[in-house]
Amino acid sequence: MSKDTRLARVAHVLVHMSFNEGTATSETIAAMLDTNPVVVRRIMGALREGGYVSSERGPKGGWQLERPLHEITFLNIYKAFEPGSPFTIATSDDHPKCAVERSANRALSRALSEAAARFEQALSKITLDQLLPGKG
Amino acid sequence: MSKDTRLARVAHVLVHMSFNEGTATSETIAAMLDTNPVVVRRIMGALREGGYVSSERGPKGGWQLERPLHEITFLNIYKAFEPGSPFTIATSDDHPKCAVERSANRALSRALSEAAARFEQALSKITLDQLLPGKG
DNA sequence: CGATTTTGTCACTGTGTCTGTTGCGATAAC
DNA sequence: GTTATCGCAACAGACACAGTGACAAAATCG
Repeated sequence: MSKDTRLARVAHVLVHMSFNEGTATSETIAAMLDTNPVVVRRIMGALREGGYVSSERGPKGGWQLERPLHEITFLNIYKAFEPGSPFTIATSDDHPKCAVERSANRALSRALSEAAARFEQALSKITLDQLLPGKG
Repeated sequence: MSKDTRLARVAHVLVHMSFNEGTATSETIAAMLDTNPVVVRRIMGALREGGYVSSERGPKGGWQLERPLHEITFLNIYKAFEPGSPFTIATSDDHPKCAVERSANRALSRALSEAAARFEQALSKITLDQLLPGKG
């Protein structure tokens, strides 16, 4: 299944942006990630909605960090992407009236919810400043 | 992302099979799941490897439960499918030598592992007999 | 104003996995 | 030998992120 690597990539980028103090263009960031400026704009655009970065158009434009690293968690980034379930596993709704299927779905949903809660809890404890060299 | 509904579907099927005591053909099971016999064979084939069901060819053939419901957990079924990571989220390995990327990957991997462990722990507590009507 | 830089956005293709389907071979009962 | 059934290969479909090209919008600078 194709994997979503946006969280790891954007975390990487934001830390590097904090080094350079100033604006970074999509082109520059794309070079850092071995990818395309459009991909960068898509990813960074989601973060802008959350107020973590801002963008300016035109010459001298680009992307800028709006918050210090210690105020941004992996959970913040994760939520900014408005993800659906982070799981490849899902319930099946072929027979909504079948008591057995409903039980099975209920049990599976509970397991998925518990795991998702654990995931978000773990993400909430990771701040970007923890990724600075010499801290991890 | 396309979702994997095999766990929920096969749990559903196994419980129904326990009602009927005897063999069920792929055709019959497919009708129960609103799907195709080939899909059923693919899913059930994985379970056969784990010894949870057996199959017979020819007339009077079909699928049969090999273990009582209380001896089969969701975790057993899940593992039978030899899944990779159950997450749509993954680390990014564009710059293996970058200390920041490595930190980010390490942090993310830890969060994913914790969540996966929680998921499997939850699945291990669900036995198929808990899905019987009047028990869930 | 006009040229240049840069983001914003659309449209399309590529990729990987589960699902759905068809076709055919293998096996067992009768 | 006919029939029922699994086994398996091959292919198309759906879906979500990644990658790419094209062009519009906006801001700077001369």
